[in-house]
Amino acid sequence: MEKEKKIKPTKELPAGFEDRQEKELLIRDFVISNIKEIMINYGFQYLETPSFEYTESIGKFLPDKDRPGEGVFSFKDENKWLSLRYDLTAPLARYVAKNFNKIPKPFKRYQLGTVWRNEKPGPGRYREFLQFDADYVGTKNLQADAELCILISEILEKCGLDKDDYTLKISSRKFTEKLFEKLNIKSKDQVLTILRALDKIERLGWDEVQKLLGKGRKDKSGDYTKGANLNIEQIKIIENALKNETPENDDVLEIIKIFNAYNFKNFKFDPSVIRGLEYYTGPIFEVNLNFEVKNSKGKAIQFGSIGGGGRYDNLVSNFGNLDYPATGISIGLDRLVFALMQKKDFSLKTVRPIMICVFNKNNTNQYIEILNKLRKANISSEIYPGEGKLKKQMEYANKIESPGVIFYGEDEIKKGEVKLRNLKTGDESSIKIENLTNEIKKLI
RNA sequence: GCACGGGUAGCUCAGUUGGUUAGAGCAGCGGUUUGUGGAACCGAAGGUCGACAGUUCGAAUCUGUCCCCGUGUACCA
Repeated sequence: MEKEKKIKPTKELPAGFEDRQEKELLIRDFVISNIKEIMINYGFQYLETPSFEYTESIGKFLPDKDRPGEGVFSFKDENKWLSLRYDLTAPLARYVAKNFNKIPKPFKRYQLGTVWRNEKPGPGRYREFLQFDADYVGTKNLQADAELCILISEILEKCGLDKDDYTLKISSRKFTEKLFEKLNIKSKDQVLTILRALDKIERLGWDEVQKLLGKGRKDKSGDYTKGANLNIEQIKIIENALKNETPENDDVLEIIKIFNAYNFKNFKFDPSVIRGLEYYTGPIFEVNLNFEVKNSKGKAIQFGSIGGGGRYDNLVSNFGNLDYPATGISIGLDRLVFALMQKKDFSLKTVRPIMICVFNKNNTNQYIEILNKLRKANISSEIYPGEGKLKKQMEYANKIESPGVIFYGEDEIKKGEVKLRNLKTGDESSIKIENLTNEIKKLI
């Protein structure tokens, strides 16, 4: 043994994984309880599936490699690859295929769960995050699609967003299909490149996207992206098609008709909505926030969409011969919470305990007596959990934002009363023990 | 993946053209009246300067490789 070094374990977290503190968690709880209420209201069933699936079940099996594709966290278990789920839709398809004879048809379910993506994290983008997902499986009725849009709006507004804080955009895969016909483009590669370029309009603007449709584009850092090599006439055709504010597609028109029946108005037809590449087959939806979101250093960041979805009519059929249509929508809850935290008029009250100071350990029994009284009255409370002088105890109480501390030292015990100090005002008063809980309730 | 910028104390950062004992603020610890917090004072402590290799009499500082973080970009079911 030559150089036996003391190895300190790192305190850093893997990239894209975050500790989450109380404020964020409370807002998250608030969001989740709103979601549950609305989902019940809309008649959805609640479902949970495991974090791990067989890699092949969630569509990540690459037959020519012995390792699953990047993008998922995987490990090999007894010769079979397992992966952490990367969304809740793939597990739903698996669930439906597995339980096909049990479930009602159509099947409406919602799910809340953590998903993992093994990719480069960015501002507001993590590798572990909470997703909400609602789907209709087994119906081609576009009322399902329409209801999903209405429902997602209702969720956002119930969580405190105003109508103009977000934009719900709808389009359809049929729009781009038609466009490619018009352009006479058949190469699959070129189609994909064009779709990817169009997907960036929101972020980069038309001028930059135009470069991506043509030769290519150099970004701020000097990195170069190859374009789709369209000619000027073709780009012009796309530009004109995108300007078309009135949808021509049957499915979008139908959905808008249904929106009208629901008296739902807060949506926009936007043909530049692309989302995913091969997965969707019909109408697609996306929700973007309209207010600025900042990172931890106060810098405004590109926030992207907080949710979206669409119709995917052949996902379930991958598991067998079932031809089974579906449509779904999902929200990235952590991102929504992150944004909500920055809405200036948004705050949730956190409950902090009343603290009983420790003067003398011999009086612990008396302290506990008071503590029990408070806790029985449902008042969050604690005996100072550390060791040390009063000053230190006060500093602690201040740090945890306790609304008040109780002094119950020798003098007070003798008199049968306690001293209650309001930590916001600094006021202090002597109170008979019988009146204590009432006095404290006034203070919190 | 590609491009650019960073890794110095628990945290935020300073560190001149390479020069010997690497600095500050905050936090923490100990005091300043052993019963009173929300930026009071004093003191001590705290670092293989991201890792490894190289150049040099001498490296936090220069070179190379790697790792990690940030931002943009690409990919993204």
